[in-house]
Amino acid sequence: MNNLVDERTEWPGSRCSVASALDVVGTRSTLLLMREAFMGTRRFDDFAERVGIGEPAAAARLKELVAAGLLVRVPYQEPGQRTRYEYQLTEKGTELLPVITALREWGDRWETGDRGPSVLARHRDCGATVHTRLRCEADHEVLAGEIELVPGPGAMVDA
Amino acid sequence: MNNLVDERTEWPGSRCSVASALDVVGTRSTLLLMREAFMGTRRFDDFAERVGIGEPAAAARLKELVAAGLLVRVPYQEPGQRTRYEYQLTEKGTELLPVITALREWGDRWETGDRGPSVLARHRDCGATVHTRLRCEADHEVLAGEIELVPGPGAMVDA
DNA sequence: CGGCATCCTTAGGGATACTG
DNA sequence: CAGTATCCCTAAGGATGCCG
Repeated sequence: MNNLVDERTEWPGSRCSVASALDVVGTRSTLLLMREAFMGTRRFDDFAERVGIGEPAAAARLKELVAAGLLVRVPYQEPGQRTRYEYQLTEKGTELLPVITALREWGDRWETGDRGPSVLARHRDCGATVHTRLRCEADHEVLAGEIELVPGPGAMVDA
Repeated sequence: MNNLVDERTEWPGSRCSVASALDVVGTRSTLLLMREAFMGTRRFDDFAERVGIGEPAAAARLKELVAAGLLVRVPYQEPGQRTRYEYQLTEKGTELLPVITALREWGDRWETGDRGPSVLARHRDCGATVHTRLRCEADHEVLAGEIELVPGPGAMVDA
């Protein structure tokens, strides 16, 4: 009888980690802000401008991302300047990279094939481009078509 | 000058395949409908119920997904019944699985840790659970923290 | 520079009722 | 079963202006 569950994930069959993730990063601008964070953006105005949203929207989304623990608002002070704040990725935020990468690869393949890829992910150690791969625990490389999704232990598809 | 680009991706720095992908699957319900499709759901009422949205919303999102080519509406006829339609994944839709998988894994790790995973992805051939992995072209396994995102050839971050 | 306050528009989505 | 029609509410987001 878990009645502490977020109301938005309470529907039968929707108590799902995909839904939970989307409660946090389920909007376009939220994911674009995270993309920007991965690209090294740290300052408020840069976020707003590079994502292409207004300051009020940027402020609201950034606040949500901080509240959810994907970003931290870190004070810093340049000599002779007053204290300012920048937004830094947390571990929780950093681990969202596979989602961004998967979206980027899908967009490259199916939506923006004519123009080249707009963002590249590089392995810092060796400089090579990074891709998302599906791999099973038996260590097979897996194609999307070879997978079936099934309810897991936390599914609660009882309605 | 390419003036055929979707208006929503026209902003400086946002002509990005992540943004293009999010133009198609940028809402919560859209991605949940795709999750359902991967779980084998085919019929309209099942989509609406299992995603937890009303029929009007389901109809609107499904129509968009069909228009975008992620699903196809396929007629079928059971003997003695009138013609009905079901929604099937296309290749374009199927290739969205890494996005869903990455979201699921992130949600499992950071949002629903106490309950078990609600959906499992299984490799059909061997039954083993499937995970998203980042891998570079030099064939290294890559952690999220070892990556830097950089603008690519189609970036247009000129503003 | 880094926001917040205000006002407005639009898109997503719930509820209900109705049709083929 | 598979939707459509209607009405209404809320959240996302643009525009403008203010403020520390």
